Amino acid sequence: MPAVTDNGSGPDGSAPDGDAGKARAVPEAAVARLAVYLRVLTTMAEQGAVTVSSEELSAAAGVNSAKLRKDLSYLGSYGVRGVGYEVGVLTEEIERILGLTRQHKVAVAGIGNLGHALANYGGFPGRGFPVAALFDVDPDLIGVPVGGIAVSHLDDIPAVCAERQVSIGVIATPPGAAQVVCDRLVAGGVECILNFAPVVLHAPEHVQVRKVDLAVELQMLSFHVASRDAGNPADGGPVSVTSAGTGVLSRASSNGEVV
Amino acid sequence: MPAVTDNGSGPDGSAPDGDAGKARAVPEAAVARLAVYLRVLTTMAEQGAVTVSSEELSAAAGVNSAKLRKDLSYLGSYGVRGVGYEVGVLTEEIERILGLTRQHKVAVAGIGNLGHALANYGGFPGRGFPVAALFDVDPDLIGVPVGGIAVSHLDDIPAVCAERQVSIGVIATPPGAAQVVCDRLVAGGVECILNFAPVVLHAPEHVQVRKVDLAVELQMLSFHVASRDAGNPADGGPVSVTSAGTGVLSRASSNGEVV
DNA sequence: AACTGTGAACTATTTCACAGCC
DNA sequence: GGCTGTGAAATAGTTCACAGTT
Repeated sequence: MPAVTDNGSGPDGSAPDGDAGKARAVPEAAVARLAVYLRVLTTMAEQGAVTVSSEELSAAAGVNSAKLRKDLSYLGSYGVRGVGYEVGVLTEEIERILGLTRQHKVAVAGIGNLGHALANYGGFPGRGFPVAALFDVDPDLIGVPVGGIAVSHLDDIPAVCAERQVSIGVIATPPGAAQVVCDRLVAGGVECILNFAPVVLHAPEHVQVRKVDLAVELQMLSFHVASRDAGNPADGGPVSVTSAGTGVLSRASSNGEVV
Repeated sequence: MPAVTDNGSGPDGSAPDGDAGKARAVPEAAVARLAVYLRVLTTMAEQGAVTVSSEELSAAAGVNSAKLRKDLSYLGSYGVRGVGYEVGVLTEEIERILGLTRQHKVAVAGIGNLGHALANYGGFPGRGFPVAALFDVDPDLIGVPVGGIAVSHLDDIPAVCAERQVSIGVIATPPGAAQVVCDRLVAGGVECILNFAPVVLHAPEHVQVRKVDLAVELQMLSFHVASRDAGNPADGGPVSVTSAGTGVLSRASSNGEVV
């Protein structure tokens, strides 16, 4: 029962989800895009936009307008026919559906290059994801503040996470340590895990696991180059322009670099 | 015509791809998984495995066996009925289809926290992706070697990339600089781009663009937590356990941390 | 006249289930 | 008997195209 497995909705394709209330089930693919729309909307709001049409917003988000409208329709009807969407309203609705109205404390395990970068990032995407705990095994690091938070030992993950009410665990350890760290995060009560380690994690079903894998990304790019060079003139078939559906870090350091 | 847009195969759904030769068109989703199988196979080979069944391999990769077999069938028929797959053969075939038989030189633009981590990583996933150039705007960084390679100025991207035959550009700059950097990478002849900056990039169609977005990942996790807490008892509907389909960094630093 | 919301058609992806081979 | 390869069925996701609203 690995959580990483894409076991759809389980064996039963049932669950007619008689959702009486608001939003109907939002497809996974749409959720990823909603996060992108949110970012675009924020930018637009900063530039003083009050309303947007599906055409404008979709262009800025790099999707087609029908898809955008369909995605937004999962939230309910917040647009005005003949006019468009109110930037403020849409922003709020997306934040609501994405659960951004509450804080999600983040713990980062593995303070190597990447972990360090994440820790220094101090406070993920536009508030809402404060880094609350850091973990490593290196004795030289324990107790040292990184990005304002003292590093604790990996052994203390369960206790510290429970105490600080961490809800998201980020694994940036080497592959060998990832599963143990995962288990401890789960023991500490985290609700979801973002895994940067190149291993398939096994976690209980109630824990959401997502992974970010640089090797996979590069190899997918390699595949596209290869399939263009190879046989068929155009790589055009089922495979072409892609988007990982995942995004990136958001603020600049003193040097103006990401993370 | 933004390359990041998931504009399928373009307006024409045609291209019956009369692939005479080997592999039939490999679906995008399968490509991502092939990279994972490859990693698992490598691990198994190290442990002395000579053959694997679809059951074993799929379990280790966190997918179901039917999916694995279907994925492998895109490569051709390299299994033996009643027996399984030869680890060595399968490894080679996957490497071939992913285009890992040739080197892909990588350039990293934006030597901030993340860029630094990537540069130090020195040589991405199991050879095949050597870092050949680094770029930044910071005068204090220009000329300084990071992970063995001197940092060049962003202005020199086209020249340096062309000269060093870079085929993959990694963007780790702040969002504001990303599009310019992208344009320069394209001018320098890179064939694909991995974008860590939280912006929608516009690139010519022949350039593959993939993005990795931490904000999106976190917000997707947030969504799942929210939808569990909220209305419906189980989050079960169409949305449940997920995998970004992307993976991670691969080697450990002296401290044993990823990247 | 401009623009949203959405059923219906289409395409992609996953899963089933079983024929065929060792 | 165990296991692969794959059509066919089921499910998920995208795009069309147009009715409905302001």
